[in-house]
Amino acid sequence: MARKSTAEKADSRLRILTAAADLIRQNGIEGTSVSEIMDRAGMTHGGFYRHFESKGQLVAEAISEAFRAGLDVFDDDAPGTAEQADTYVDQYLSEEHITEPQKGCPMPVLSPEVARGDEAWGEALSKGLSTASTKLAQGIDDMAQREALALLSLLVGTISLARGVGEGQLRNAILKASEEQIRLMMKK
Amino acid sequence: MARKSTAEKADSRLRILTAAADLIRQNGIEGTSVSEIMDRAGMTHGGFYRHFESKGQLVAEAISEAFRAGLDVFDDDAPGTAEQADTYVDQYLSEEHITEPQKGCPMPVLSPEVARGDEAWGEALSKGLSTASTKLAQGIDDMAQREALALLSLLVGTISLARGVGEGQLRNAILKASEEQIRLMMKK
DNA sequence: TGTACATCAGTGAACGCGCGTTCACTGATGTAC
DNA sequence: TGTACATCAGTGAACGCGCGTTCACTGATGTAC
Repeated sequence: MARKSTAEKADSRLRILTAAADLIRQNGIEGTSVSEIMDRAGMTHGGFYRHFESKGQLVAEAISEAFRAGLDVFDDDAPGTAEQADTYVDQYLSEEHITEPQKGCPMPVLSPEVARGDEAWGEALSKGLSTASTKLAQGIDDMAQREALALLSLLVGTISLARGVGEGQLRNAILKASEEQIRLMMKK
Repeated sequence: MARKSTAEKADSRLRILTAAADLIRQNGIEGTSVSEIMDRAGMTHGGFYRHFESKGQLVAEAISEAFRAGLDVFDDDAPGTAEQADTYVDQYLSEEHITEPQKGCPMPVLSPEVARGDEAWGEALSKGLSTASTKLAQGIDDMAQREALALLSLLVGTISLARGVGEGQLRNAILKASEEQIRLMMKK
């Protein structure tokens, strides 16, 4: 195949990035191959290295991309509102979020692999978590950024466990328990 | 090598199991190979299948084994006490628990892989989580099992994120935030 | 604006490597008499 | 209790396979004049 235009190249890069962001949330980082990503992006695996230095570098960018998608309830350049914070939390604990990780928050799926991986991965995670806690703290009355971090820890742990135990009573109990606790934390 | 005695075989099996429990908590399930496990157990990889049907079956048992180790603060056949509950929570949020996952709770490391894996893995996780919440609810005054599930979700999310973001201010902030929140939940 | 040519996006075969699992083999253990 | 032999725990080579990465090649794109 012949050379593509500069605009087409930028488009290819974005397709690779979003394919990676989806696949690593669905199957994990180790569980996602470069070939699989390129396949979903509509190319063959050989062209990958025209866009990224390595799988590791792509993953770092894909984590940021996944956060961008996961935080789209909030405005980039305006403080978080109460309505946005409510929507974020509701979506976070929704059934859809449990069953479709590829569209959701990267933290519950990727944290363990990020902890063992490149430093750049940890930085991407840190940045996403900071943004999330800032927006939440802005949106919720009387909530300090520190409290927002506890709220996010609870959200992440809840989804992580709810997915891990599989469908059933225990999952429902976990969700109910967290919802109650979060109501306390948000209303004060 | 020649045949080993029945007692030696049981010993080998236990060595494989504990090696696996440690390694999967350290490097994840996909990140741990059968050879690596057998190596740590002091054998070569070929003998593995005299003890387990597959890597998947071993992992299911190793998850249970990891819970056994992670819940050793509690007595098997007595209700949890207040002191045990305090110790459990303190150890859970300790620096050692963050930096040495191979000795700690399997939930923050393994939940995402368990969610994508064999049903038997999810059952092992469910059983461990149920035990933990029961013991905690027994130990903490006025805490229902459901509240204990929220407490555990918070603990799991906190360690997961603290490990993921790496050393630094953000990690400290996460820990401080959760400690405060947990104090509220436990004291009422 | 038109031409000549260097650049390079994407292809697909190939690389070395480690994975989970299988298998022929060994010799001490367990058992039937 | 002693003997003959079947069992099987553990070894190490081998299996097919998919991984991340490299590379020679193609021809349209971008650029220098």
